[in-house]
Amino acid sequence: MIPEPNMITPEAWAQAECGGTVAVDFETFYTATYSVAELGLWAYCHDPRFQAYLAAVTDGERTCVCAPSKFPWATIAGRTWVSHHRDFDRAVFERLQELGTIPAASATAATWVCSAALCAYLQMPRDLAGAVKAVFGETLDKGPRDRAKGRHPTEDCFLAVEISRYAGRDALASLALWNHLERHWPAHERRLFDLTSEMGRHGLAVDWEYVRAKRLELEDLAGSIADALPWKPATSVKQFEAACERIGVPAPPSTSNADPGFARWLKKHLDSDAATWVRHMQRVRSANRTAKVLESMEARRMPTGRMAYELKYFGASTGRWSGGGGLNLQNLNRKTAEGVDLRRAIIAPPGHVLAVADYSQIENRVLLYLAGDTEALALFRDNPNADAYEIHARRTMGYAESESLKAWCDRTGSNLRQLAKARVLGLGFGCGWRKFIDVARVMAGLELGEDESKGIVEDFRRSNPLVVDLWNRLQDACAVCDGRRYALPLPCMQHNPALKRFLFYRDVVVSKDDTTATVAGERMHVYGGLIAENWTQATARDVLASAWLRCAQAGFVPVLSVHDELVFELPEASADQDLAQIIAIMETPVLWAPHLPLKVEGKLMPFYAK
DNA sequence: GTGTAGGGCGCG
DNA sequence: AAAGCGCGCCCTACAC
Repeated sequence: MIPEPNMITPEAWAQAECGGTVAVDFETFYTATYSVAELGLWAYCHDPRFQAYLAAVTDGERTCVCAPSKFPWATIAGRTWVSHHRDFDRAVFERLQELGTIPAASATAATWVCSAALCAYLQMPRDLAGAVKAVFGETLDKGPRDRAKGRHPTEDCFLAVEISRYAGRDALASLALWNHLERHWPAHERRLFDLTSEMGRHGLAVDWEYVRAKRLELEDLAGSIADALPWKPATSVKQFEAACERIGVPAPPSTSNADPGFARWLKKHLDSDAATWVRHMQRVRSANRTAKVLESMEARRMPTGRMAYELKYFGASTGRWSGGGGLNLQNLNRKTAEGVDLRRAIIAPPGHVLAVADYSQIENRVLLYLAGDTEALALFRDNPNADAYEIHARRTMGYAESESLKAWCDRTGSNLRQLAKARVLGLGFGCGWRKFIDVARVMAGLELGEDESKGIVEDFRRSNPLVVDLWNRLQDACAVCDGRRYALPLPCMQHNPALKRFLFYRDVVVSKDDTTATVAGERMHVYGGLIAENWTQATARDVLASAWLRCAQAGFVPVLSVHDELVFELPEASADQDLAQIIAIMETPVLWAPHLPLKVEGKLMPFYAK
């Protein structure tokens, strides 16, 4: 399917007539310490070490691979360009124009599209070789690129020839993928991809003094705590276990603060040196992590004072965006850690405030919607300010007081609301009693015994038959696809069947008491609760995506998006009205789920916070 | 030195 | 009957 490249010189390319879409692929110098992962796209391309040594361009018939300065860019101006990881190639191209390597006026694409984002949307492997394998069944050798790492092929003829063929072949593969699959990528998803890129390129305003001061503080702190430990490196579990052995204390099953086994161990050995050591280790790890995030932010500082970042379109198989480019802005600590509030580093630019608008309990609402629990949804709709846990308690736990659940619990000392919270957050997707003991502890601070947990799980399933039906329906629908692919359409397809928006479970294998399938290239166990969770997450993603598009349409372009929230920079003068408008847009029911009640909470703040 | 697996720490 | 899920990055340990 992918032909061997018909390689021609830049001179021959300039002579030939060609039309249609062209693929563009740059090869650049990188090492372990100088890479996109280390610096992000912007800083990588603006580093003194930046060097783009090859450009590969193909229209499918002819392929030209040469130094970027040698290619006749004007011949492809105004056409559609495609790259596999467009944002990388576009960043390189624009930097080369800035540097004068490519004449600035000579060329721009009419549109520049991305075959990697397209593959991700169709839930195929994002990497070029993986996608080619999945779509065409062909194997691309990744060897030449690996051998090129850390070397300048311009100074190595043999390598240069090898890399040229490789670059030409990659460009052809990108073009082939694009041409083959392009019609399955809807226009509004392309727009979301573009909005994502623009958002990251625009970046965020950052309080750089705070970032620097806190990074130094944390580095000092981590260093001094580490010095108090009698081994190096301070966070070595192996060393810790050896030290435990020396003082005759059994090592914990885990040294993770979040691990239930660790909590049990700590209780037993509270007064030992080992307990002190392990808490030191945890503090060092936490401080190091936070310091690294701050360092990563500093590396992405642009001369404008803003920080560029990347968010990966369709990074999760459900369609959610994920972090990427070496700095993940979707997992910044919510709370202060070791005296540092990471979110506080992201600020509103002068004359502006940050607006953070997030959907309230979106996944819970979507689950009830998918399960067809119209009664519960009506309660959400008719009581827009109600507490989701209270609605659950009234619906399924027999709570019938006229006063709010929270007030009632505060007055009577009941833990009913905590229990409702644990049930809502933990039991909607098939969690069993064993796991629920941990889930209830982490999510609601409840300490449950075995029988108690069993009782709650049973009671939840008995009193939420529609949710359990949903699991079973999905499990059955998947099992029917034994030996082939299970394609679960998302609700937006009901409104527009032309959209190819499915969750795919490939190569389903049903055995006596087990179902497995391939998701995102990996074999995994599949069960009703899992499919329900995936379906819910994907649908909630589509709700946010719809809101994002409609906000942008109205002139409100977010500067950040985190799963169920959009963040905007609003001019101080109009912030109140703007936020009200944003909330109204986000709460407007989506076309394909008019009876899904949506609730948004919005806040105006001088800096980012939850 | 480079690549990778697993544990750990963060988020929705 | 049983099964929370979805991510990314850093660090250590270890194979090559």
